Amino acid sequence: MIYSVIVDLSASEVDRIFDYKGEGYTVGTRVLVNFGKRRTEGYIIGEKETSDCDESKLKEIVCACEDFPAISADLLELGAYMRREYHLRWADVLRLFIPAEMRGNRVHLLSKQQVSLATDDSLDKILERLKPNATMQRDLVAYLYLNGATLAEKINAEFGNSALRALKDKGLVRTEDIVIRRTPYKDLSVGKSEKRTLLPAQQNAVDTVLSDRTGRYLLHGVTGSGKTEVYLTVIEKIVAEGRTCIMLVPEISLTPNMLRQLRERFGDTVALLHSGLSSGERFDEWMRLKNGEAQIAVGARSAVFAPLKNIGAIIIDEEHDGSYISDFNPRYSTIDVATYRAEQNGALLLLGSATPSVQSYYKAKTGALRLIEMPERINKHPLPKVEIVDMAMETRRGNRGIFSSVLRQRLTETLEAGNQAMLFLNRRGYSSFMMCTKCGYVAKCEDCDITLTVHREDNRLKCHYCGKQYYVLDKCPQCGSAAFRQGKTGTQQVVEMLEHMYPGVKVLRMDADTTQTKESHGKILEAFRRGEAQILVGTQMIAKGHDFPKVTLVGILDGDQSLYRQDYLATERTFQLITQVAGRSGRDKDVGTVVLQTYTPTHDCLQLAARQDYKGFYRSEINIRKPSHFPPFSEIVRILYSGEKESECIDQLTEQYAELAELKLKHPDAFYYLDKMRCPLKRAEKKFRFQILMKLAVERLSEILPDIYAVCDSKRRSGVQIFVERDPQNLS
DNA sequence: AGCACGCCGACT
DNA sequence: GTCGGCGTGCTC
Repeated sequence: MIYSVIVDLSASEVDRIFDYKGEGYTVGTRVLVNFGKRRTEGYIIGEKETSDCDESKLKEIVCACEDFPAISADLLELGAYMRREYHLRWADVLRLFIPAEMRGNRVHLLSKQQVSLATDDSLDKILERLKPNATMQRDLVAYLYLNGATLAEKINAEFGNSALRALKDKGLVRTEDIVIRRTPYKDLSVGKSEKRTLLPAQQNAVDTVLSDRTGRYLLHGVTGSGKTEVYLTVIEKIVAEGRTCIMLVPEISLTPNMLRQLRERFGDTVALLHSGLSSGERFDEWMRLKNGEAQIAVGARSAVFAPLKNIGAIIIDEEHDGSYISDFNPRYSTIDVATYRAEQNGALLLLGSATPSVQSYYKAKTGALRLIEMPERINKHPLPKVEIVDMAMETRRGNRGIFSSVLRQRLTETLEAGNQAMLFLNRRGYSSFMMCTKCGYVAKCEDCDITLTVHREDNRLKCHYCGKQYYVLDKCPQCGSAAFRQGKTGTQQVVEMLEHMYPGVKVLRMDADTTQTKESHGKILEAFRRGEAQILVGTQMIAKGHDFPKVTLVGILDGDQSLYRQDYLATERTFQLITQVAGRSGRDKDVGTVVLQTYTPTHDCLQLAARQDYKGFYRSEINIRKPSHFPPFSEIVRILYSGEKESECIDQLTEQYAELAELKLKHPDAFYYLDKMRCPLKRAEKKFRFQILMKLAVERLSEILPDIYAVCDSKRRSGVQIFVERDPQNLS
C-alpha cells in the first residue's frame, strides 16, 4: 500500500504530500519516516494503490509512533478545510490536533504498581498462614483486606518493602501495573450537584436550542442573566442522548470556575484541555476524550479540536472575545472551526455573550444564527448605575490627577461601607513613557518601533512588545539634559497612589507583570474574593467573567484608551470592554456603581455603554460600517511582510502588489479596496513591517481567495516573511 | 526545517 | 595552500 504522509516540519518547502510504502497502517496514524538524510515524524493523511512518483524511489515507513490513529478522519477533513480557508501549512494544522508533547515522544502514560490480596479467603484464614510475630506482614494483610487495592508506593512507605516482598513470595498478595490518570485541578472543591429550577427566560432559551439539534444559535444575555445555567442544561440533555459536547471559555483563568460547575454536574466525564496544563495532564485528558472515558471537553480555544466522536453540541461562551482568534501562525477563527465541526457532526452550535460581536449579531439579524435573548438579570437585580465623569472638566477645575473627585468620593464611601472596589486601567507598568523635556526625546526599543514603559519595581524601562529591558535613563542620550517628564499613569503607579491615599487599605494588582507564574492568576483572584484586599487594580484580565459578590464599585480610569486604536474595531472593543467591566459591579444584592472617566463624555459609544444599550450600539455601528464597506459588509484581508532588510521587504511587497492590482482589474467587483503601506508598527523584533490591505466582497470571497493566496506564494524571496490574515483583529 | 553541495576571504 | 562563511537546492 502507498501512504500519503505529511512530514512534521513547519516549512513551506516541505508542505506537501510525500508518498511512502508500508503495510497495515490506518489513516490518521503518526509514523516515523526516513526523510532525506534524517528521520522525522509524519502523519498519514491518505492511502492509495499507486503513487504519482517513481515507485522505486519510495521509502518504507519505519514504524507507527502510537498503536492507534492519533487523528480521526473528521479532524483530517477539518484540517484540509482550515488549510484551504486560512492558507496554513499541513504540519501547523495537524499539530493543533494532538497534545504538543506527543510529538517527539515526550509524554507517556503514567503507570504505577498496585498491591492487592491474591486470595478471596477471609482475613482470619490468611492470618493463620502467617507467623504470629510477623507483625508487619499481618498489619499489611489486614490493611489490604480493609482498603482493597493500594498503590505500592503507599504500602512501601507505611509497611516497608520487606513485608511486601515476603507476602508476595508466599503468594498472598500480588502487584500489577495500572495506568494513573493525571488530573488537573484534582482538589478543586466540588459542591453537591443540586437540581436547579430554570427561570422562564432560561427555560425558553434551553427549549429553543433543543428544538433543532443541528441549529446555530446566538444567546444574547446581559451580564448576570444566567447564561451558564443554560449551557449546563443543554449539555446535560445532549450527554443524556449519548453524544459528546465541547464547552469553550475565552481564557485559561476562567476554566477552573467552569470546570467546577461541570464536575458538580457531570463528574469524571469532564476533561479539561488548555495550554496551561502540565504535559502529562494534557496528554491524559486528551486520551480520556479520545477513548471515550470523558464525553465533555472544556477549555480555551484549542479545546475546539478535542478528539471527540459524535459531537452533539459546541458551546462558545463570551463569543465576542478576541482570544477566540489566534493571533499568530496557525491563525484561525474558533467560531468558524466550531461551525465546521458542528456541521460535520450534525451538532448544535451555541454562541453566548452579553455583548455579541457585531459580526455575530449581524449573522443573527440576517438569519445565519438564531437569536435568543435574555434581557434581564436573575432576580431582576438592576444593572449597575454608570456615572460618566468628564476628565477635561476635572482638569479645568485644577485636578490633574488620574482620580476624579467623584471617583475618590465613591471609593471612600465603598471602603467605609466595608465593600470592595475594582479599578480598571488598561495600561500596565508605572508610566507609559519617559520623555526629555528639553529636546522631546522619547525612549524607544532598539528592536521595535515601541515606546518603552517605565517599571518601578525593578527600575527598568521595558518594551511591551518584545520584552527587552533597559536601564532607566539618568540623562537624555540626545541632548544630555537630566529633565524628564513621565507619561501616562500605569497600574503600578495607581497602586502606589491608592496606598498613599488610603493608608492601611490593602490593594492588589493584577496584570501581565503580577501573573507571570502559572497559579498567580487564581491566587490573586482568590485573595480578593476572600476579602484579603479592598481594592483590585488591573488591566483587561480583571474584566472577564469573574464573580465578586462584595464588589459594589468599578472605576474605569481611562475610558477613552481603546477608542484611540486606529482601526474599525475600536468602538466595538471599547463598548465590549466597558460593558464587561461594568458587569463586575453589584452582582449580589447591592446595586453597583460604575464610574467611567473620559475626555470624550459625549462619545456615542460611551453613552451607549453607560446605558448598557447593546442594540443602540449595534445600530449605530452597523450604520457606520455599511456605507464604508467594513465587516460584516466585507472581509478584510491583510498580507504582512516582515524582514530585517527594509529594501527586500519593499521589493517583495511591490512584486506581489502588482499581481494583486492585476487581479483587481480582472475582478473589479470583488475588491472594495486594495492598498499597500508601511505598518503603523514600523519595526518589531528587529524586522521592518509592511502590509497590503484589502476589503473584499463577501459573496466573491471563496472564488477570489485562492488567487490571493497564490499571489502570496509567488516570487518568494528568502529573508522576507509573508503572513496572510483574514479578518485581522489588529492592524499594527 | 535541516542538511548537503558549492564557490570566495583570512588563517594554522 | 586549506578551513569555513552562508547562498541555493532537495527531501517520497
